[in-house]
Amino acid sequence: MNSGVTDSLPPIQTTARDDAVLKALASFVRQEALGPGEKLPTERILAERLKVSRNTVREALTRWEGLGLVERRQGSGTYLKAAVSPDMLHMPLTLAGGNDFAGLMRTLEIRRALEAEAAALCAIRAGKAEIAEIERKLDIMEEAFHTRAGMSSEEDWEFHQSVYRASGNPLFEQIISAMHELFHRFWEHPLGVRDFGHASFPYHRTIFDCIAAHDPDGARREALKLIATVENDLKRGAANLKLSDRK
Amino acid sequence: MNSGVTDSLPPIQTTARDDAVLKALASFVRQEALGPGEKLPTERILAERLKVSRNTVREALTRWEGLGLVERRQGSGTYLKAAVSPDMLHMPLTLAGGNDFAGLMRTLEIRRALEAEAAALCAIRAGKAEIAEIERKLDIMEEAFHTRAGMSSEEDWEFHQSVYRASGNPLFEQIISAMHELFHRFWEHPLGVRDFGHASFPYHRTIFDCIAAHDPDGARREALKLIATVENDLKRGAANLKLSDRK
DNA sequence: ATGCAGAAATTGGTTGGACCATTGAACCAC
DNA sequence: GTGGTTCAATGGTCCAACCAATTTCTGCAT
Repeated sequence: MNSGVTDSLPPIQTTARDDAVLKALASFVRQEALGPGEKLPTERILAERLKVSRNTVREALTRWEGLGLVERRQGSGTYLKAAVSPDMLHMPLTLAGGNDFAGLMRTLEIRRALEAEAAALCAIRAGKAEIAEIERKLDIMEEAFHTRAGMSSEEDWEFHQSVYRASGNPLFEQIISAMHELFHRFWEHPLGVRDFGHASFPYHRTIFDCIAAHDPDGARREALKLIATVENDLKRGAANLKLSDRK
Repeated sequence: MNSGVTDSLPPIQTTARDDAVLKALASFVRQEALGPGEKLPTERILAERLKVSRNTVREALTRWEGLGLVERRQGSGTYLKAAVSPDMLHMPLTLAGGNDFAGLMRTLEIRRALEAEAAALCAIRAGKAEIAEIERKLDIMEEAFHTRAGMSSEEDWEFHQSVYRASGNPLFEQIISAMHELFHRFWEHPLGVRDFGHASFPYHRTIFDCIAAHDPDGARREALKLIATVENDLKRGAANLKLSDRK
């Protein structure tokens, strides 16, 4: 097992050790064609091969862990959580005080911006295959809506993701997914509003119609309407919450 | 100097040490009301006060450094680079293969989305003071444009930043600033196009006019036009680059 | 053979101590 | 004062253990 490691992990040379470690590791991952879920060499092996201390390896891996690129499991090993490449750029964002309602509204404004643009780009670029996929997700969502008599956040999310993917720009899905994970407790059962997102239901099909008709401006407009309904629901929920606090 | 440190840095307790260290440090920063640029206790002090090894403290600080929250200067100390609070949320984004031209265009699509929304929100929310500030930046930019006979990226950037700030949502400035830093080598001298961004000049004032008139849809429309001209310039630059590669 | 409990090896997490490289301030010679 | 020197403080690296969780192996009972 170590034989494969030996060839592509030459010792490093200069200062800025941990950065050099990460560079070496990135090119190693590339040469070995490792993908998400796969295990990378142990800290001790890396330290030995790169001729640096295990502490230095740990600091480097800590950085990658903080960036969500790897996951460490004590007793098991360190595993890739995302695709890494030597030329990737990092853009860590910090939402100060994002836990409260105001923070949620702020992220929703970002989502509105991205959602509208993604829908517009999707209307321009989506091919027949992508449009078919979006319609499939839309059908599933609509059936779930009629069967269970309400919005299903799971199917709803799948529909939106298919739009992001068809936009031709992976950054849309990446950013919105990150926000979605951060606030999924809110998206799921937001503020105790019953039938949350009910009002947004019809706009899913109007967005799809604009995409299928390759009408970017229309898609942008309908997407903005959709997010506006979600914002209204949230505000309503916040008002209810305040009300229930009073009693 | 250590007397102030003693009171608000009690020892921590359980496993997940480095997380606990960061939590303790965050509440410490809050209690001491430390802001960006200020120096926080040395690693040795922290290790002693928190009753953990200095290595553990280092791993914790490494995480914050990777998130851009602190900056470490050897021989000097560790300094806050941004406001930190105990309840902040992190959203690290990784742009795979973002170094090339395609990556730049992808980030520009994100910027178009955010720019349009920020302008629209600004038109809704900006008060007299904010509008005056934006106009001031616009005047400076226009004067620089006529004096030096071309776009000045510095003043241009200041104008846009004032719009982001007046949007009432700090996330806009945060995200776009992060992208701006990543690609500032491109924004500055992009692909050797002379008079880059020249075509975008008039839209700065049309955007401002819409903001001043509290016309969100107009502001959104003009912002989209502005980014479109930038995209065209970039495409033209890419074509020139390919051409010059040929010879 | 099979299955399962316990031992052993593996691996990340933590500790303590040591030394190096850089920084910045105090100090001294001029 | 000016300019260089010295020296303490601080982050960066290294080493050698040990701890804790996990995985793998071993061997016994069935």
